[in-house]
Amino acid sequence: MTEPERQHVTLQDVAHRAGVSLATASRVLNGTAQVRADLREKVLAAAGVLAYTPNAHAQALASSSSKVIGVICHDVSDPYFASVARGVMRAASDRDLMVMLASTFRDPAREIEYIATLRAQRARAILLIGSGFEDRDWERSMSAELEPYQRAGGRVAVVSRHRSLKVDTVLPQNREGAAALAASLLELGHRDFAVLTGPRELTTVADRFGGFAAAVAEAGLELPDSRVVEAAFTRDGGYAAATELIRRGELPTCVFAVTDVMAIGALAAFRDNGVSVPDEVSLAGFDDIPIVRDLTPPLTTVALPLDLMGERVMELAVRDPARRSRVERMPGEVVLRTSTAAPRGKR
Amino acid sequence: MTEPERQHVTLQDVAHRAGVSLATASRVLNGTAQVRADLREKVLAAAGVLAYTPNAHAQALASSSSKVIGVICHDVSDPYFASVARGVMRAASDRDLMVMLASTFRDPAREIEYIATLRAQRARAILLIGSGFEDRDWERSMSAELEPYQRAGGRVAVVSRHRSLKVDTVLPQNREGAAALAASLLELGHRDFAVLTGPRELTTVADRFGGFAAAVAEAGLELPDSRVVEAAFTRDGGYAAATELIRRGELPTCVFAVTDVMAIGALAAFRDNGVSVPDEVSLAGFDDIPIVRDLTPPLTTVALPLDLMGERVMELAVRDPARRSRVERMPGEVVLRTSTAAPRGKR
DNA sequence: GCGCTCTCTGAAAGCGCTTTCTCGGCTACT
DNA sequence: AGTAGCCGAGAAAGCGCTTTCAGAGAGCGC
Repeated sequence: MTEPERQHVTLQDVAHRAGVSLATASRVLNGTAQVRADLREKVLAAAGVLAYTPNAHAQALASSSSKVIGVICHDVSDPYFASVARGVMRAASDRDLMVMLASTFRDPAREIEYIATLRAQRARAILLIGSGFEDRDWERSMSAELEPYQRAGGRVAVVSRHRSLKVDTVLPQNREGAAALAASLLELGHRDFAVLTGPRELTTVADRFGGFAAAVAEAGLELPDSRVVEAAFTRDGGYAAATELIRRGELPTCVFAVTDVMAIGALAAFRDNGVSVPDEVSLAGFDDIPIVRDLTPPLTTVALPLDLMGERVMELAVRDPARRSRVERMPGEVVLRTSTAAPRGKR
Repeated sequence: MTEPERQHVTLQDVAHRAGVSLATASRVLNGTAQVRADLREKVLAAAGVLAYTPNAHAQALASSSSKVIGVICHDVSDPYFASVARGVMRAASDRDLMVMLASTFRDPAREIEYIATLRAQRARAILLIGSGFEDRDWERSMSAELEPYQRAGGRVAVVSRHRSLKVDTVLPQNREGAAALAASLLELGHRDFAVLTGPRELTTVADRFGGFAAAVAEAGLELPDSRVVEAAFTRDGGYAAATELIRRGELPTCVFAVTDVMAIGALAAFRDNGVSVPDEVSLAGFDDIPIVRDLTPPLTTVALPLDLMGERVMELAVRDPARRSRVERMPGEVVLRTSTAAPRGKR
């Protein structure tokens, strides 16, 4: 006969040991109401001796409220999400909340599934920190999950543009940032650009590409299709895109990768192909993830306050709901580093 | 008068709408038992129409089991943890489990606190993926939280050596890896080393430093105190340590940073001080986080299967408990890249 | 000294689900 | 035809907590 699995210590046990009622024990432990000092002591002592931990599920059920915040991203190991998640976790820690993090691995189905699970957990809020998709079906099923959740009092907040999701939003100024970057690059003397993009359905990609292209067009320049390469939204995607660009021959003087992560891949591709950055081609990214200043050469990019964005989206989610959805814009700041230089001819 | 906050849809509602009992509805939704086909249909239909989502707390309470796995790390934005966490999340996703991620920001108090919270959540397992401390007090309070949890059926698994925590462990071969690295470096011809370490109380630091120092000693060489610099376990710590080393004058021919993250900082410090790697000094790290192959020069390091470690620790935690704690060793493989070269004199 | 607030405590009713336990209605035997 | 044996459905008892709702004292004014 094996030793019986010792059960969890319950409030009941504590109350009994302290010689008080359940209600009193609960009140002491939560500080919900005044309790005579001697009883207080007894309860606290009993809880201590028994190493009591309240059952969060029972609490959640009885009080219909929980301390968990759900966060959905594409991949924690992507530095962009890691930084934003960091900000979220810091904010959560300050408010005594727990974060349930889900990685979708870029599978929309999994995203929907996770929302359902978070809904089941009665998470206090759900934070979507990945880019939105411009895709009707996806939007529909997304709303289908999110709406009942919100109607029941759940809060939703997002980072990046999620068309048709009427929720509080932390909105990086992707379009403006990309345009500002283009302006800086034009000022450096560049006239011939290429863009390495991710999937166009991602709003982030669309906005950054759009902003950049518009600024270039405004300067009276062309950005022919041959100068635009679409690839996966990853380091390897960036590598592949840059390689493709090289294969097409006749490099531009300046390449813009829509994210730093892709730029890192591009930089590697250029190095592997003996293309010197910035001597032969200038390279710029977007996000300013921590690592890019340590690359050789350090990467020119548009800095976004990633940590802060995480904190803010958390704040929006816990702040009492507004009548209309709020939008908090996050400006991107162009940071010129040495991965960009004046084009060869100009020097 | 504002519209009444619509309540959550409950199983009761579904059962009622389908004209069946609570029990039957539960059985249909969980597939726990045979239910007549027509009733099945009705229940499913009702659940669909009402957009029913079970209350996970109620489920957890009634069935005393939950689907959440708690993961505690120091900082999600550290690529090492991000990679391990990625593995954990993939494994969790395969098993239909949710991950609750907590960042301690290297504050031991917060670590203890998080364990308590996870205990309250009746998490199915708690995974500690940060290095352990060699510190009596810490160990004591850690055990104090973990033991009641385990007695009550909770599972605990860790990555890295946690002295005195008798739990399932995924153990990177830090000592052996560091020794192997030293051997490779010796073979390259180096005889004069320096080590950039993190806090010595961290078992990971102790093991890596110990392994490296032992291998160097075995070769009959000295590693004087002046060649050992301790700093924070971060990129900036690495930068500071390398700067200090330079300040001391007379560089060694080869520097070992106990983690890649510190090595990245060191590389930046060398660059900023005009010290060429590997021409003037060779530099090696440990972990093989994804980014290091994209540095200039690519970093020599000891590769650990980070993703896999995450998956494995998860597996250990969900596998039925063994009588004795299991230890799964993870070999580190020396990867020589161009941040190391034969010392100047030898060429 | 009596009634009247005021506090503080305990009893008990849920919160939404799972899971026995029961029992009605069948089929399958003898 | 009678009865043992099954299968599937419903009633009901919790799971561990919070929170109303009364009630018991204690303190107070008259």
